[in-house]
Amino acid sequence: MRKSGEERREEIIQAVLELAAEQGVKQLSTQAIADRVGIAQPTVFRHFKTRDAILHAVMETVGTAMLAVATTVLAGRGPADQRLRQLLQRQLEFISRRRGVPRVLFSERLHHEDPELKAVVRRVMDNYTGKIADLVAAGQAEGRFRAQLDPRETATLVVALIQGLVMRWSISDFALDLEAQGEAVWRLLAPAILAEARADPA
Amino acid sequence: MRKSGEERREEIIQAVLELAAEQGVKQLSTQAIADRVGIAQPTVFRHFKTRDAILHAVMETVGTAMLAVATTVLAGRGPADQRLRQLLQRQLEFISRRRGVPRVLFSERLHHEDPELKAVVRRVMDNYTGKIADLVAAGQAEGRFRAQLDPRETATLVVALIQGLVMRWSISDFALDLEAQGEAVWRLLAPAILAEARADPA
DNA sequence: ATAGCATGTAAGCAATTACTCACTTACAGC
DNA sequence: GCTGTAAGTGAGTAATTGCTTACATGCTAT
Repeated sequence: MRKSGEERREEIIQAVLELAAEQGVKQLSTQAIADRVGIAQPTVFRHFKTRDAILHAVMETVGTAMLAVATTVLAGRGPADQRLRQLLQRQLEFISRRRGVPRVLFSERLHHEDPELKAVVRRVMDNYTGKIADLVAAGQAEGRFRAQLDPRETATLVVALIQGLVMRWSISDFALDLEAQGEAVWRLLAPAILAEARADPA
Repeated sequence: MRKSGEERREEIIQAVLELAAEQGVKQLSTQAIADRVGIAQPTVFRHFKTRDAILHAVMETVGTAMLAVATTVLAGRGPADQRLRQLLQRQLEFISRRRGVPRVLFSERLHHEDPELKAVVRRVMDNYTGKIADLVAAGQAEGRFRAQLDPRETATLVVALIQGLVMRWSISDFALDLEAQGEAVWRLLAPAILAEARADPA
């Protein structure tokens, strides 16, 4: 069964995410990837020059997909608080359907071997944080968010909060209901962010 | 140079944390550990039956130390909001002085190989979350914290927030000023948690 | 002093790792 | 059909992994 290079590359990336979700990063050998795809191990190197190049491509793919989700939500025209809430929810749903993502993302094994790889992750994170900061600023301009908030600082903490939840979810072997955490997050964040209406911000 | 088993065990644990801080988890081979300690590689196995046992001991040591910090602060007699704020700060300071901790803690490589190891981490996290939940409940009893808060839920999110920050700190190669984040966290949390006084909760 | 035991080591094990090489086979364009 | 290119492979490499074995040595209690 012969396939185009483009197709195989995509298959390999998907295989990595599947393997990461199922067995963690430890079993991410080129042999395991090849077995999953259904090709011989050397064939993997036809499509990626090195093992790190595979992980690089995986990170790029995931990062692009995550940013796409954010961009879609942020492009909406509703009030900032609604969009922020929606963004949180959508992001949690997105990740909860892709268990391989945190496994790859939080794996120090991957980060540390290749500084370039880590740079990819940082770039995505910074980009993402920037989008939320813009949203916070927009909310302030609308008069819906507290004026005292520093948009950048607030965005950083919101992203950290989500990351922490995803980590806990991963460490709990996905036992935590990640999607359900969106409600809880909003319960905590609403009085911290919204300009008024401390009581029942549902 | 001959040392007691107890001494060597402690040296090995410290070596693991140092190596993790410097080079990430990838280089945590028994050979690297032995080199750092200054003994032959097989000697490592005199003191720990398996490699996983080493990591197990490291986790236990770190977890115990972290919980000790929390216990000390929580045993204080000040108002709950002061104690919470102090706990956040002390915890961030504690971790920022031990760079190996997040490297080991967030390393999926370590978690996934040994379910027992992961259980240790979970136990520490749950224990820690419980302590914060108690503190939140105490704050409510004092009338300083918002009565609507669910202590357990709030504690989970606070812990997640810290974890997320520590992750970002680790991914940024410790470029982030972790200790300084305490202020920012409190700026966000204060209006979310405190019962009144939205303006300037410094 | 010496017996017993814990600490130490050199040498080597099997397994796994990423990766290479020489070679074959499928397919698209002529 | 023929040909060039890209996909695919079996066999093998050097390096590293955690761990074992057989043996040496220092410390302590008698």
